[in-house]
Amino acid sequence: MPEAITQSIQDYLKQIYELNERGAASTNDLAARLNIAPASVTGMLQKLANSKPPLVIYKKHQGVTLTKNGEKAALEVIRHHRLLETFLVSTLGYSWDEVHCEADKLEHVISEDFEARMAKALGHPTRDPHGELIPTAELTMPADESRPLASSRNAETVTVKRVSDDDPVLLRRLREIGLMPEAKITVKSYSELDGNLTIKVEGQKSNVVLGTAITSQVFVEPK
Amino acid sequence: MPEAITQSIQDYLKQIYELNERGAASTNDLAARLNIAPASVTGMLQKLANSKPPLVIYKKHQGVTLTKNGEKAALEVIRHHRLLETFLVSTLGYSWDEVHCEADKLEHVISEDFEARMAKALGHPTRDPHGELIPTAELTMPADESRPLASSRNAETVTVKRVSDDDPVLLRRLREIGLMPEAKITVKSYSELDGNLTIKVEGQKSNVVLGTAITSQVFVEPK
DNA sequence: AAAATAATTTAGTCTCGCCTAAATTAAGAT
DNA sequence: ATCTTAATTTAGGCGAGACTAAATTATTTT
Repeated sequence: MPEAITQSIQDYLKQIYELNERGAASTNDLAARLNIAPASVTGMLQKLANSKPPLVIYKKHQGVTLTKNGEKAALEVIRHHRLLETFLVSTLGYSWDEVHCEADKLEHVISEDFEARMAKALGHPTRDPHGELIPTAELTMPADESRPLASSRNAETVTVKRVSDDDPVLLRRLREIGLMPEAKITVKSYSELDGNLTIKVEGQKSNVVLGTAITSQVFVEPK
Repeated sequence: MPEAITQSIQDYLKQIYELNERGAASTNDLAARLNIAPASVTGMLQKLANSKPPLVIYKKHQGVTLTKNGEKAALEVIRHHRLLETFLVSTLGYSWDEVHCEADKLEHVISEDFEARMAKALGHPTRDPHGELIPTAELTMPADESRPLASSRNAETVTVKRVSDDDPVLLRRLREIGLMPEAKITVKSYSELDGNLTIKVEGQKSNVVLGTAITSQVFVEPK
């Protein structure tokens, strides 16, 4: 019988999944994300690599990757998290930037039944309030076609699909500007010098100028 | 600074609160309720009695009682639990008898904000789906005027206020009969011999005969 | 009142998941 | 190539919260 996937382990797997989107995850990065001493992370990774079945692939000094099993477990948690965020916003009037912490705690304790009921009640959504893709019930991650707003140039018109959700301050600013998922925007100009973009958000009065600190955190698709 | 009230501690306090309604709680009863070895319970009780501030009053071989602080902490958890049950039934279509386990896990992790939002969304209910009183936001427990249906006699007409919620089988049976909170019933007859009551539930076709196993778990108020 | 039984407590261990300090390995600069 | 620094791992420990087995204290029976 497989070993128990505790709350801590779920946290590790979730973070590894996210770091893996940009290559193998290093001990240090993981430690920083989890707010845990690097030495402790090493210990846990060794344990996860030796569990039956193994949840990660781990080679000394070379970072970690998830196994199929590890990935399934990670996607399960991520699905919980994103459905919860969607659910809290739609049924309890939470705002965009308030749901994150709550979902971080709840994601570990809800049952499969709870997950299924939420999905049904919400009409089986594919993205959460920040636009992050929600893994399917079968635990596969849909492909994301969107790219950073920062890569857009003059006269392009695009639709916001997703905004990075790890900085509450950024989220609040984005809401002020009206840069939320499904917002339509047109790029007015681009500055070679600082990478600033001047954009017009549909439905807003005036243009706004945004630095790359913001435009690299907003993801868009053509149209 | 007060010591942290962990999830386990919350479970202990909640159970002690419930046992205390019928006197001091014994080590053994607690152990049975928590599914923990009696020896482990002793250890935890000693710890809780010596924490600053103390959460329980504990004298060897004489059972435990909650201190004011312990009671507040218990009522907090109970409020969470009962609001959650109400919330799950009303927003996710859970039935009466399915919510218990889910609420048992969630009660420990939701924030005060979450609690407040639920209370507001539900219109500040005073009883949960089983009819249990919900502690107030100020953490006081309202008085319960109801008494066991078993104590009713011929020709009395009463309203169901509450049903015991710890046996799923009982709950399902009660739902079949229509014996849910706010149901109106009239006592048709009482048997000295076995304590059986014959009752008529308003809106139901025929009379039912119930033994004390059931009638002692259903609580009613006059009218 | 003594013996038998039941309830409770003590003592000693275990696993988890974290920590710090020290040792090691890898990588980058000169 | 060597030296320095940064990243990582090893070793040893700690607190929480559980367990078992054995000892003790209460209670009940005879």
